[in-house]
Amino acid sequence: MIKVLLAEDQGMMRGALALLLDLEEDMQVVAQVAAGDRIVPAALEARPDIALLDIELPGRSGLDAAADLRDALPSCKVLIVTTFGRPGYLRRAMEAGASGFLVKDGPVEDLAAAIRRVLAGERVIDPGLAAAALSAGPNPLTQRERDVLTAAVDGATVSDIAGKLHLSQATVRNYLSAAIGKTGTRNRMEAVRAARQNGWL
Amino acid sequence: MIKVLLAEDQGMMRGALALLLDLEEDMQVVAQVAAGDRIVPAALEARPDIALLDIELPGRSGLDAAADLRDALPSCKVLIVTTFGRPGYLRRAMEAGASGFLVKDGPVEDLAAAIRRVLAGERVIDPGLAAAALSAGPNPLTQRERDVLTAAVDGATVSDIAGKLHLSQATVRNYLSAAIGKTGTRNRMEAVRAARQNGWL
DNA sequence: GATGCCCCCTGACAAATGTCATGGGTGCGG
DNA sequence: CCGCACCCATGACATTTGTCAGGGGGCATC
Repeated sequence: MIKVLLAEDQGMMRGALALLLDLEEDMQVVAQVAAGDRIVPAALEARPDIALLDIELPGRSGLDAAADLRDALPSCKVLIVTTFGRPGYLRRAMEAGASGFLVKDGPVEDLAAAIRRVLAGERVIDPGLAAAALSAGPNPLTQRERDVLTAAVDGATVSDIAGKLHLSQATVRNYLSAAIGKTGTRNRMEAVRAARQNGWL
Repeated sequence: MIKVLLAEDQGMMRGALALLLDLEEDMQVVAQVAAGDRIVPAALEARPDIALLDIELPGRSGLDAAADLRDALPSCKVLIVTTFGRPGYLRRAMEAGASGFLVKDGPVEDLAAAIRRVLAGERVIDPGLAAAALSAGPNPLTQRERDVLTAAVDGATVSDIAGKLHLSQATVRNYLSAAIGKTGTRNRMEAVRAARQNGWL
């Protein structure tokens, strides 16, 4: 019997997937969590064979949680299940030790199949996405550039960002300018979009 | 037997919900579509009793499709099922003649229950959301202000927007300024966020 | 120990953005 | 007919943003 942990913040999605997996003869959902920081505790409690993790979760990113889980419960495989097939996400997932990366676009049947393949020792990755991740190259942004961009996502002004990060305004503008340059965009807003698109934030 | 049409772009979600609803004794998913402009044709073909519509769909918004469906197949009830419980969405859904508005956050059990309540003639609406929709008031933005804001979402410059909408640059800036004023924000980016948050776009 | 990369800052300049006052044209309801 | 709201436009202004050319300090690597 395959014991599954399910981490997904959308209640309806979580419930539907749990129900669906429980229908499989050889699978059983032994834990369900809605927040990223509940993953490791729940896993230590329930000892699943595989963890299905969404990326964008409240509390802690599924990618960070995957790395935590790798340390806390190495026997547990990780399969990332996400809405967004962003190159940077895939890359980070692999670095965090995930065994598979599935986008929620595909048919549901893929899910159980992917679980079985992962448990059989395979790596499950969308081939098109893998190509995109390779062609996109690694994240070109430095830590500080990411900080500044993430602080700029919801329309904060330069002085807002400077205040939040305890930086000079001129410095903030320099980082923004660098990020704009590296993303090949024309302004802050496009840079934020491009960085998010690639999973660089 | 309740015949259900399911419109949802995310394959995994769509499949899982379909499977789940088919498990109900008295329900049957008679049509599944992934794009908004497929809703009416599929409904005319399959003659469902109720249509479950996501809002943010490729092709045509679920809200617009709800209005179309109202004309094309008045016997079919509409239940909006969406990720985003935005006040403006709820308001528009009601204006489009929807009988219910469900957010995907809640437990799956709510879904079948909501379907039955809608078919029994009830209106199904999250009470907290209804309150938010009322307190937020109606959309204060004019058509043109919406156009300009939507054209500005992904970082387009003033001249980009002016070109796309065939307007003078000064005019675009006036509309943007008006939108910023009405949303009580400080710049274009915040205005876009606020307008989206409220479902005004 | 030189090189390179990142961090943080300054100052100055050009361009884009946001605001305001002002105008004319349309269509709608009182 | 008048008021009102919306549409589109202009010009002028202050502010913000993006760019460029610097300089200093830390840390790792060759």
